[in-house]
Amino acid sequence: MSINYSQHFTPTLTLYFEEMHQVAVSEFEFQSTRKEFEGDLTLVVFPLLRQVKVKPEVLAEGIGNYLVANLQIVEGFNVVKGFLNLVLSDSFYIGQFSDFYTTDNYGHRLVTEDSPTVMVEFSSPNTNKPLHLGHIRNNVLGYSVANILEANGKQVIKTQIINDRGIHICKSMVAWEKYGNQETPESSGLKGDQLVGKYYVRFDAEYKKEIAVLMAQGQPEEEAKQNAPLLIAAQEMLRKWEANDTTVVDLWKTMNEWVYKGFEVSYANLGVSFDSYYYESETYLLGKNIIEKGLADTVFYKKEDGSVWVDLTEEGLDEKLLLRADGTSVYMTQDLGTAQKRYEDVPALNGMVYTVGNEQDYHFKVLFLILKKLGFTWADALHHLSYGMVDLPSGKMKSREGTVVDADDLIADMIAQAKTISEAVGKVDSLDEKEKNTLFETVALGALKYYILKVDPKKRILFDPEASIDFNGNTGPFIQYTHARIKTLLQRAEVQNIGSFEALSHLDEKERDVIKQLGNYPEAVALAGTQYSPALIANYIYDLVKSYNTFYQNVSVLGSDHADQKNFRIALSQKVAEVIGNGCSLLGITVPDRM
RNA sequence: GGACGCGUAGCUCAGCUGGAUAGAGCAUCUGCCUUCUAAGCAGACGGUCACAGGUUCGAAUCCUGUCGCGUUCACCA
Repeated sequence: MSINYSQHFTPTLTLYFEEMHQVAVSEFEFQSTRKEFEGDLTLVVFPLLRQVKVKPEVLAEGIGNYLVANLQIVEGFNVVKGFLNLVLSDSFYIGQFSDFYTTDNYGHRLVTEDSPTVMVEFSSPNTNKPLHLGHIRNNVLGYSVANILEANGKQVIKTQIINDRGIHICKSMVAWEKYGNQETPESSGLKGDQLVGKYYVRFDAEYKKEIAVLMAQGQPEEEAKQNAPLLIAAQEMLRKWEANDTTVVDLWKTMNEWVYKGFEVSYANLGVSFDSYYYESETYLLGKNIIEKGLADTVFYKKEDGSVWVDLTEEGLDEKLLLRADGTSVYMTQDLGTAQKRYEDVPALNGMVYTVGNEQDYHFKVLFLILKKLGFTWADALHHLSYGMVDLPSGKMKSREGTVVDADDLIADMIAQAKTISEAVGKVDSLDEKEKNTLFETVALGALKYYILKVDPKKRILFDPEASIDFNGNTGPFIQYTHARIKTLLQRAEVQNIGSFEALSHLDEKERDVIKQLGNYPEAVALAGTQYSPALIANYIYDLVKSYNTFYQNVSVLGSDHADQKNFRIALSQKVAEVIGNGCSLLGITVPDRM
């Protein structure tokens, strides 16, 4: 359901009920008529029977007659049980299309300085390992939601919180000092994040060896794990870092810089970007003032050992620790502080979206609840964009078992695949080397992103590397292909006087279908804006592409004899291309003009 | 054990606030390229919507229970 039918029908229908039945009715349920029946639009009369006590067929018949007599756009009707199928005039659809056609960025809302501001957090990596497949889902989702919010008329700030501190970072640092021989990204030729990741893995390997040695000497496993010299070194380094030790802090800064440079390359490859950054090294001490406030307001309480807790048992949750006995903060404390800081940094902020995996559903539930209990009015505008895990056919991704799919590797593989397939099809021969490479990249990323985004975020995805780069069916490349085809077609078309279709008297069924699908698009944007679902956009675009392909295959666009008909079809193609382009850009997918 | 999420065709997924005979793609078959890109189109095959109750004119959709899978309930992040 699509085109805003109710604005055309509601006034007349309301009038009908006033005149004929003396009741006030303002809500009507429409749906597109199923293919098997004649008509374009169906009014479901069952819900109306509560107001008017007659048989459904009788009521439908009465409404049908009234509409034909009083609404020009209704040409005829038929009644099947409680369904009133209306046949709408071609002029209605032509008028509808003229509206779409003359509206730039159809379906999008304007963003001005007065528009509400929303912060979207995504990616949020650790600085000790490269991005993996899970991050790709996160990035692609977060970025897409940011775009969709913007299309819905919001000012969007894309941000991330980088986990750049803690014992795990120190592990990489210790390993690099001990085994690294002063290796740098330049000297090794490795991307910075890959280099640091390598030492994180190395730490784990060496640590395990040390444990084995200690156990061989007779220590129990638990003890050995704590006594291994490497771990002690890492803990020592963390203490020094917290004490602001210059050498340690310098090394930390250097290695983090490597990682950030590496991430930037990955982000560029993925086609995502950020407007601001938060670093945990700067936020991990925040939130203590909130604890004070919460204690003062008796929202929190202190245990005998000095630790601070919140009791959420009334809300059906547990008790939650907010501050350790030694006064140091925990994850929750930081997140409370960071949320508050963001509202201080951007006073005009109207909401935040956290793109974080669903294993943290509970955490965010608690976080939002605490903020509400503390009386922050903005706490109602926080949203956790929760998404399911990405599984491989072999099972879960586990970094320790080396079954993680590295983001950079995956993208490279996809590009290679795109190249193989494209060359096999043999359509790229006319392009030069540079154009070809751009195309392979565009297609590979389109395939990857679409494959991930078309699935409901909250569902887990089974990622089959073989099947992911499918070029047929409901896939990114299929959509890109259609766009490219329209573009080359338009290049050959000679257009005159587009925008005036008044002399058009007849639309064929396939043209209507395309117009109806175009009408779906803004609804997808609006719905997705409230529910944060790029999957909806993806599926609407796919429907549009499908119906356009049918139209394209069965109707000759250039060869129509009627000048008006020809111009109309060219205009239709232009609009479809524009909507595909707009829709794909919401998903972060680029559409090529040629392929 | 408590909480949350998921369960739709052989496979991967749609199905919006309940509406007509539950839809796509992949896979398998059948047609269609001298004419604008066949990475396409048309058609066939394929379903007890996990199961059982309930709500009502009407349930894949809402409610309850059961089963299966997953996540989570850390002084980790």
